Amino acid sequence: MKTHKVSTNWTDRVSFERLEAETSILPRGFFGRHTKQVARELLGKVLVHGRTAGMIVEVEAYLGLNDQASHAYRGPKGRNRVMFGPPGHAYVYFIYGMYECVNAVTEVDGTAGAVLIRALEPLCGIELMHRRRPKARSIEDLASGPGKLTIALGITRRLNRADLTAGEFTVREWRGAPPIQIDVTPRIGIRHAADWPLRFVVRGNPCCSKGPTGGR
DNA sequence: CAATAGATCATCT
DNA sequence: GATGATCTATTGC
Repeated sequence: MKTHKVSTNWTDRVSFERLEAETSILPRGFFGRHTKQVARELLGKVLVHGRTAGMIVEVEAYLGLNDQASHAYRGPKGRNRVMFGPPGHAYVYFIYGMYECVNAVTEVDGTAGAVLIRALEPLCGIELMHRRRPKARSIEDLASGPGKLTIALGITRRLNRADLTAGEFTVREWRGAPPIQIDVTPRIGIRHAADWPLRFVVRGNPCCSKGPTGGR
């Protein structure tokens, strides 16, 4: 008997066990550098939460007091304080009454900076991601945007300020990973400093976000 | 394909 | 009271 429906293959690209065995957690020193440099180098790394994980394929750099698009622009107060704190922690904020976005805090303690993780290529825990985002029609759609990936990985404000260098919420790198081809563009969805080239994507990766009008 | 509206709330004016 | 580091469904070509 033939089925009428073509179904996507939601199986993992790699087992969680192999991912753990073949990657190392990024140390705090990785994050405690200039935000732009950290952003570029986060491409190709792996964001892990619990038993779900994906390769980072799209990021944006948000600077400190000189970047009008950054939450840190008006100085340390309220939710943005974590951006001025020690590097290697998560900054998770709630936006548009519905979504959460996750950043990695950069720069040395006392200086503001963060990298917004905008898209992942799912690697493991894919069935769980699909259960969390049942509307996704393909693996490429599961985590192809800042609001999508937090849902897929189960990241909420509960993880704001979490230490990304230990525990079950980490950023990892493949040992001996090959270099990545990077495209640079303006950041998406902002009004101020809208032409600054601070968005970085893995060239040609199908999991990157589509942007407001479907293009890039 | 492109454009637009609606959802829904923390934060700021 | 308005805006926002978004996503989805719907409408229109």
